Amino acid sequence: MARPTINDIAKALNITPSTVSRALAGNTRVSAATRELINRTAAEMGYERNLLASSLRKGSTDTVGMIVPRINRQFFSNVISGAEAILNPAGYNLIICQSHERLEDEKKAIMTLMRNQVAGIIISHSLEATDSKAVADIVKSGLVLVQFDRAYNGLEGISVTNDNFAGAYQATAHLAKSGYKRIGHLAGDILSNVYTDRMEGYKKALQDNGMEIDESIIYTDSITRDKGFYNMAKALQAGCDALYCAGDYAALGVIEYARHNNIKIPDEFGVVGTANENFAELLSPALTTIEQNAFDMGNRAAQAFLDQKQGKVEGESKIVIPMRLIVRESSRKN
Amino acid sequence: MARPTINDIAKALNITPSTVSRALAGNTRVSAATRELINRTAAEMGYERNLLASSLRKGSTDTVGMIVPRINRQFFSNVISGAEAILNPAGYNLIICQSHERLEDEKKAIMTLMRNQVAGIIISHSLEATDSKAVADIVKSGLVLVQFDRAYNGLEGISVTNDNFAGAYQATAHLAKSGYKRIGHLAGDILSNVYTDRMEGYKKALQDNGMEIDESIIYTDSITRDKGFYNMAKALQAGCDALYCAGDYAALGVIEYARHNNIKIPDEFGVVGTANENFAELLSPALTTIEQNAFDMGNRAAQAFLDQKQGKVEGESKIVIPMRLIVRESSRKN
DNA sequence: TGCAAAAATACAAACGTTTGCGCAATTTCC
DNA sequence: GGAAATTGCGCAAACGTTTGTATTTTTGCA
Repeated sequence: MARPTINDIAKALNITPSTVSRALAGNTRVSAATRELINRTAAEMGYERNLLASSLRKGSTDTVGMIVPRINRQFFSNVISGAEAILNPAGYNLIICQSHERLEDEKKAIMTLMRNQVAGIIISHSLEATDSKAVADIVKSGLVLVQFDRAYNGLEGISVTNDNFAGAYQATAHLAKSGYKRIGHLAGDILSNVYTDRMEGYKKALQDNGMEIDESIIYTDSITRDKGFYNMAKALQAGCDALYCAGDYAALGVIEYARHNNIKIPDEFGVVGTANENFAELLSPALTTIEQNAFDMGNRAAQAFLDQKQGKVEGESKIVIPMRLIVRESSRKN
Repeated sequence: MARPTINDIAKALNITPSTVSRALAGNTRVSAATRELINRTAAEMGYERNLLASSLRKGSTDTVGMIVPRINRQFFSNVISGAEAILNPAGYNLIICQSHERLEDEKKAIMTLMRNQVAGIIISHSLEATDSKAVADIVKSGLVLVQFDRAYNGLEGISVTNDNFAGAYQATAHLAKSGYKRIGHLAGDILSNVYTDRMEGYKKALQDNGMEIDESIIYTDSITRDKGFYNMAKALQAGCDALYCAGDYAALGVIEYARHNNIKIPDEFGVVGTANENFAELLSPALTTIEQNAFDMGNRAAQAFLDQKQGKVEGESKIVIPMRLIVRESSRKN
């Protein structure tokens, strides 16, 4: 027999499928004796519950969908691990989709997950995504929605984000206190809450340290290695002696440019990144950066899902996680 | 209405669900006119097919399960992306599970996937996994099985692995040709085909280059950063002037030990890693390593699934992918 | 106009579970 | 000892699709 069903078990024991179903669910309306018997024969026959049928009948699944831009980013894969660590013990499992930073793929992923009747969706938006219609549909159809890292405002459900403002503030203030005089900023996409918050934190820190904000040394859309390399050249021409980078990859580009052009980091130039990618500590000089606790964020997002599922939280709610500055060589001016 | 079904559409148009079903499937047995009408109203009502019901009825799903030890390893997340790139266009989607290198979790993942009635399972075994019983059950219950990277022999289905033997051979031969005289080996778990193959390649290269195999400078279970650091000390005591490492993390440990102890790489000591992790090129000195084309491996594994699904391949079959040596500073003795 | 063939749609069962209800048989209680 | 409560299980419908077969409608042609 390919895959035994409860009907097969029922026939074998000359009882009805309903009793088998109840027994397997541990229902006490079935006597302990028959329950034991049923469980034993189920095991013998190699029975595995068909979750499709079960979920269809019950009208709900134990699967939650997670949509991330890319899973091969340290940050996202750690968030996933963090979420799994909460969800699996709670009896849920995760199906993961990538949006590849494309709006269309994000929408497709949402559709796929909804068609698969997931219990909820945990999402970090693609950078391309600017309209929240598709995401609003999630909520409208009764699904639990949790947004993390990159989140829209005004949507029902919980969002879990880093305190990007405070993180960037710390990073920039640290550069200022270390004695750098003209601090530029390699920013990200200004449509994303993540990067606007970091820029605001950067600006506030400048002001609080008696420096003026100079828009000409703020380079937007600059979170890749190439852009970091490229804009480092510009920043130097503009007289900068430090850069706060909204991403570690950009900071990597900065360090590489400095190396190629024999600019001494940290003595002549200071640089701080964001994210604490796994290579940050391995660079020479090691990169000062702000840690976003990805695993913790995954934990929180998963917990937020569970809380909403149990009706503990309603409406819009925001969780903000602090970021931690890790000081390494790249900003230690002596 | 929460989620419209084909029955709702049928009622609205005063036709039967079966016609609706066929129309949505594009069946020409329903007239073009009504097909168009049905599609339009379905869109208007925001209908989404319930895949649970559909799969239950059809007896098959469009989901394939993938089990990896850890998704936050560059290698595995790239394999996943590679598999997705083939599977999604083919109408399948992927559900990903982590085994955390634990046999128990691997078994659990297999169960979960089977209960979810996936069409097939693509797996790379956890290091702890040594018995193939659970995996054999996959095949027994009629599922398509594809193993990649870490694969068992003797199982029906396709396996896709790197040519670890040839890769390690190249790496070791390169060290020998570069003038290093006593080349040790940081090996991995000797129960895994991956690491035994690499060790064999290492040994063969030594022989072919007129060096003798000295088991005392082969350090097994040594693929972490810490172990690399630790065993580098031992290798130095044993008079080695080079190490071929079965993993980049171990090589990283080696480089760090050298840096801390003022040993010049590559002049005094040569090191080659395996995997080309993203940090490999960023180290100082940049790490010579063997690239395992993860994305390609994902492609092949996915294609192997499709081929089996279509009955193009039967029985046991093996695909071996060549590895490419990337020479960087860490082995360039002058 | 009539009739067979073809086209379009309807009917009903099935996929494997779960679950409200019903009905005996057994136990409990006063 | 008899009514009431409890226990243990069966019956049958339902979840939303799909699909083989039956039925109705349309078409083509003589």
